[in-house]
Amino acid sequence: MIARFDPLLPIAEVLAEIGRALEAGPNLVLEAPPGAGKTTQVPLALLDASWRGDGKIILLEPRRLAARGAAHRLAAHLDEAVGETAGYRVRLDRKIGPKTRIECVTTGLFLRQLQGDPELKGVAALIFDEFHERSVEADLALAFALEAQASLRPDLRLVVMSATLDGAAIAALMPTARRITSEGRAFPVTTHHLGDDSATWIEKQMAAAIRRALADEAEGDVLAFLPGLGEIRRTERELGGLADAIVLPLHGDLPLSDQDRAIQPDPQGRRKIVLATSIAESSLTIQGIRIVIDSGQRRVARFDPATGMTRLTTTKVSLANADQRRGRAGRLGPGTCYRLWSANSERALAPQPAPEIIEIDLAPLALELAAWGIDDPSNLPLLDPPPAAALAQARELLRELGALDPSHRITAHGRAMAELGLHPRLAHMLLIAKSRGLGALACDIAAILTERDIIGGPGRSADLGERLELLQSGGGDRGARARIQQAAKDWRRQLGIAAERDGSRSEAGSIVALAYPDRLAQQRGGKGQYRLASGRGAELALDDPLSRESYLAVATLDAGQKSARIYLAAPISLAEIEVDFASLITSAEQVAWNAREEFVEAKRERRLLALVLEEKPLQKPDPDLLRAATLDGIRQMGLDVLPWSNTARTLRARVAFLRRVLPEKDWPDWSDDALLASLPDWLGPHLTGMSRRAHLDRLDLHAALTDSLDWQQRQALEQLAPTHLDVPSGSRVPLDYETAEQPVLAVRLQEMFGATETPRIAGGRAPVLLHLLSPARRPVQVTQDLASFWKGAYKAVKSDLKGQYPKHYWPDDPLIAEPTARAKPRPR
DNA sequence: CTCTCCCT
Repeated sequence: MIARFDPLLPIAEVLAEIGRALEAGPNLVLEAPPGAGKTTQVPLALLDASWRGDGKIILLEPRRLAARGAAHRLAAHLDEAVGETAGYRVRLDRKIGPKTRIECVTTGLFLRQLQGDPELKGVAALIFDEFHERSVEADLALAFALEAQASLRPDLRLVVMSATLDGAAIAALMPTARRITSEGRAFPVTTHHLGDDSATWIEKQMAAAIRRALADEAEGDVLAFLPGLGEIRRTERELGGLADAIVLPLHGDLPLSDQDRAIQPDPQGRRKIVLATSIAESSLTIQGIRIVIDSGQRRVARFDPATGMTRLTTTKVSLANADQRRGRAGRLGPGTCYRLWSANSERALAPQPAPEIIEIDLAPLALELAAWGIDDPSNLPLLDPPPAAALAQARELLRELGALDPSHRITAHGRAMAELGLHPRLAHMLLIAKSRGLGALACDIAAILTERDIIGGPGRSADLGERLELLQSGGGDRGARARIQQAAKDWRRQLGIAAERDGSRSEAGSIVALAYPDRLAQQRGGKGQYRLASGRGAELALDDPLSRESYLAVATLDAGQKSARIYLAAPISLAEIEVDFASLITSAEQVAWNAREEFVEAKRERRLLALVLEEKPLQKPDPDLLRAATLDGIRQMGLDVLPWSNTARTLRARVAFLRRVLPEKDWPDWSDDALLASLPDWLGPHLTGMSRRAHLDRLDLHAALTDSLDWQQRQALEQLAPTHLDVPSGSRVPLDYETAEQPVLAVRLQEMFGATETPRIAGGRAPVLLHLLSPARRPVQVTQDLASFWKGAYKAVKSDLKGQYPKHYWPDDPLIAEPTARAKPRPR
């Protein structure tokens, strides 16, 4: 027989102090490492407290296994059967009797109880075990309990127990709480750091470490922690056959019989190497372990508000995780732990894992808040507030499901959802399906989606229909099937559905889509490639039979970098989509530039969010939309696509010149950027009837730009920046505004005889740059000061020209000479 | 190179 209180347990030293603290005040924080004995000894100590009266003590556990286990250990200490003084309640299973005063309850189930009875009638104390795990449920349950205590139940005792905890942070939530610390009890574990090696695959490192451990340690089984299934399989392959040892994988997807094989000692007495995910960190205890090898990695689910999907990522463990893993080697006696990292890089590890509330889908939390009547979670005593973006996303979803009204208040539908106790999307699915006479089918589907997969192993199809058939035929994994059937039965009972099946596999798609309308998927491009209604891409595994289907209702997927991977889905027909989602389907004229074929495509589209269900070409599109689309095309292709004539180019240069020299006048900005920005204003009116790239060749850009100037500007332009200048010879010589900063007048020297000064434009503001040419139009001189040229350089130039063009007229005094466009002036 | 774990 076990003693009710075990004086050898470390917690024994502080039990009296715990008793006194709870006499003095209602709240207590107890920090005690594993092995202290807190899970059994603390509830038993409270049983004897005078303040308890006949009230119950509720011990909150994160897992069903832990709740049942605690009840069994408590009953053993009381020398009773489970269900007498100590009992448990988990979903689908309870052992509680009229005498029960200590109830071991999963936190999730307790939240349902609390929402229904915030006063907690008949409850004297709540004990939060393993609070350091920081599940959303425990965070919320404590927050709600503190509120209930403050407003309704000042006498309610709250005890927060944790292996490692930031005592100061929790003290802020529970300002009056006493803090008590206890020692733990464990055998010493020798730690070897094997160093950082990012160049070698983790599987190779792990295999090498396992071989080394088997060689170094003469006895004891090995527990190796890896992030996931893939790493476990590859490490297994890497190890090959080991003499006298067996390798056993252990992960959550394994049938229970295989899990048991990994947990029990080998019947043939061989050494055992268990390759495990973090399932072996706290949920399962494996017998015979003396050696732990830790990869230092773990896989976590992160919710991405941008996609509304969850993504699995591999991250480094926290120090608390690593220590918890190491502790698994010190259960039987002194142990050994190998860490696949260095003592140095260990200092960079986070002390604790991120609390769940930071990283996961907050739709369930948002519904709990609404059911509790809370709009703003910042008023709640939470250690970490829910991230605003994820919470907003969650509330938007709940609004779409009809669980919240626009001011975030819970609706009757929302209340019914919350009471069902499953993810809000699935709760909504059950309620709506029931109203359509398909409630039983929906219960089966919800159970398939929430429980372990009935089909195991690689190469399984994503088809939900196969699972539905296995449920009925009695195939697939027995343990998984039993749980699925149990869960479905429980929901049918809650919903008052008598039938076991009321719909067929072919109706599964339209049921699933009730929960995940944003995951309706339409096939596109290659086989197995889909577009989701949310706009993201998704794909099936190669050769999945489902990839024949044009439309899928997707239930579970993993958001990858580019494309999400579909894990469970059911086919749905276009006709079903049309009927079920009529309110989400929009029909709109779509007039848009088709960049590939360079024309305006006008069509009528029927869409469901990002999916185009049907499209028809439009015979007479709205001319305004047509013009806007053409403008959009020009914007995409750039200004160079337009037919720039010389006159149009010159016009832009003339205006740019005036903008430069007369900044006080409002000459328009006709730079590329500005013209692109004002495209609708100056080009829009000229685009009538133009809907493809080839049509643009008909444009007169000179006219379009000129039209955008007012009458006065047009007059001023001709005066201030003329296209041509009259020179003394009588010729009209073109001005070049484009090649240089200043306008260039290229003219034969002889035509300028008689001109004393450089010609000026822009109202005299700017002299032109003279390019004086030979009779054969070879450049002779560049000047901006004609007067100085005549006086100075002309003399030398003249003699040169005379040599080359002896028959031409080269007067000594150019100022009084007669200008000419010919070799010599006409004789008078 | 095919999904971490848990719960109502």
